[in-house]
Amino acid sequence: MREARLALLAGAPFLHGLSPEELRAVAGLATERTLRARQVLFREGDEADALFLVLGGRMKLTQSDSDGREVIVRIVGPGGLLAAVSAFANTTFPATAQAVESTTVLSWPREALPELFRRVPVLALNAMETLSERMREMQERFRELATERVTRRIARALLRLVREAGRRVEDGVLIDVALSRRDLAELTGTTLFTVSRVLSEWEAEGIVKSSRQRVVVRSPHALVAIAEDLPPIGSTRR
Amino acid sequence: MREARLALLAGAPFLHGLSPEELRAVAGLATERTLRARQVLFREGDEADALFLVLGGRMKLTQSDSDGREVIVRIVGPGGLLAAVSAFANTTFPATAQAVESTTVLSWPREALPELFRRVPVLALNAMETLSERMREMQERFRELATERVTRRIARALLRLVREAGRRVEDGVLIDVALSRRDLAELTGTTLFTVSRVLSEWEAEGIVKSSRQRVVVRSPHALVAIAEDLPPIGSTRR
DNA sequence: CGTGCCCTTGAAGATCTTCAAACGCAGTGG
DNA sequence: CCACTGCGTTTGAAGATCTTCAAGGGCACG
Repeated sequence: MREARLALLAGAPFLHGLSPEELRAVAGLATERTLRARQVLFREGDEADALFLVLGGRMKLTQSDSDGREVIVRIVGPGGLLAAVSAFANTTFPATAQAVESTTVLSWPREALPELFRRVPVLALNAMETLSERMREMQERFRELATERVTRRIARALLRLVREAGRRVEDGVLIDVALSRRDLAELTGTTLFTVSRVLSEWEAEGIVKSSRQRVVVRSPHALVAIAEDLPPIGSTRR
Repeated sequence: MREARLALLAGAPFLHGLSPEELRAVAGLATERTLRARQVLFREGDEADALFLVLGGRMKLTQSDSDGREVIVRIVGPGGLLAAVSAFANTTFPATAQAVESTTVLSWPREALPELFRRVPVLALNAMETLSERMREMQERFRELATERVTRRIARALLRLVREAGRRVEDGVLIDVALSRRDLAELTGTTLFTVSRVLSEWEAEGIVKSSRQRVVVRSPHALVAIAEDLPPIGSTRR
């Protein structure tokens, strides 16, 4: 069990390149915590006092504006870092972190980080790589939101989810996170109604099969065609 | 001249906290380059082989999708870092950097960075802080784009520009960068037509005064009211 | 077996884009 | 000096896309 755990940790990009001893030491400084589904780990605006690593389950990071409209900034699964920003800047959390399902996280208090980075410098590098990667993804989604139609954005979001949380099942790839239509809308910058309509349409075409908080992608290929605007056959031009 | 230059460098967040000797040494490893207006420094997808610091002038970072629609990811003025991502990750530039006006940049080749960070560790910290700050801004703009109407987004963009490139003039604050309606549209995720209409309307209300590639904000207060949706007087509710 | 949440679908309409046409200023070349 | 040309801008009109609101269905869970 303890060994399985170490293997899990070694798989996290943040802890990549650490020796088993280092791994044990770093893990030893962390606190483990399990959240129930829908439980909140931290809120946007709170003092960023810790760095988190997801061990199992999924967290969603959301921002909301003054009117209460929410946006999902990111969904983080096993091995993912949460609040990487707190590792380097002395600020507040830029988003709210909520468990989508039962989720276990490790946390390192902010004060412990400098010492940690001093003893295991590669950790700082790993965290920065994560941050860079994330920046890239955020920019990409920003561009999508600015230039693309809803349909394409939903296709892309599903493809990303397939990549990050896909599980092969009988009739396609199941997105193995319980996401409501509303969640998908908040991921893509639209409304739950539009998501519902688009999914219904795709269901009729045999591209996906969806039910309550569940989507199975039957034909990823078709989604790619929509995302990239490769007209499948007889599609109306832009 | 050389002294003025050092003072300029010391003002850049990236070089904050360095002693004059360190400053000289770090600057000594950099190459200076001046770009004409509209000249391209690097392109999205090129190998990220250097880190840049803007000394004078302004660069705009853009992404474009497969159809050629462009988005302005960021505008960087004096003291700002460019391609901070290349400092830590071994990848390609995530955006294209083009000079808005005549612009001077310092550049450090990627290979020189590890040595640089070893000798002056605070540089790495500074770069990360910049990256964190940027991440925060990007997330904020993402949320805006997802949840807010065009009018508000334009108001916010102008306010940001006032903060970053504002210069007091007789009748208000001039945004001291030559930005076309198209540029403003690409900053806010809309079309140049909509930007033009909104500016015309605001001009009629005395909030701004705009001409060719030029905007003077006469009443920042009114823009804040629009951005925050504090109904000024008799506004139609959302 | 009810109750609540999530989802679907329709209809109406707001917002924003698209396209077309024309203006005006700046710089160029005659 | 002036006309020419190009680019950035303005404005109108038409219409696509997406949101909003309302109503109802269905599945899961207590």
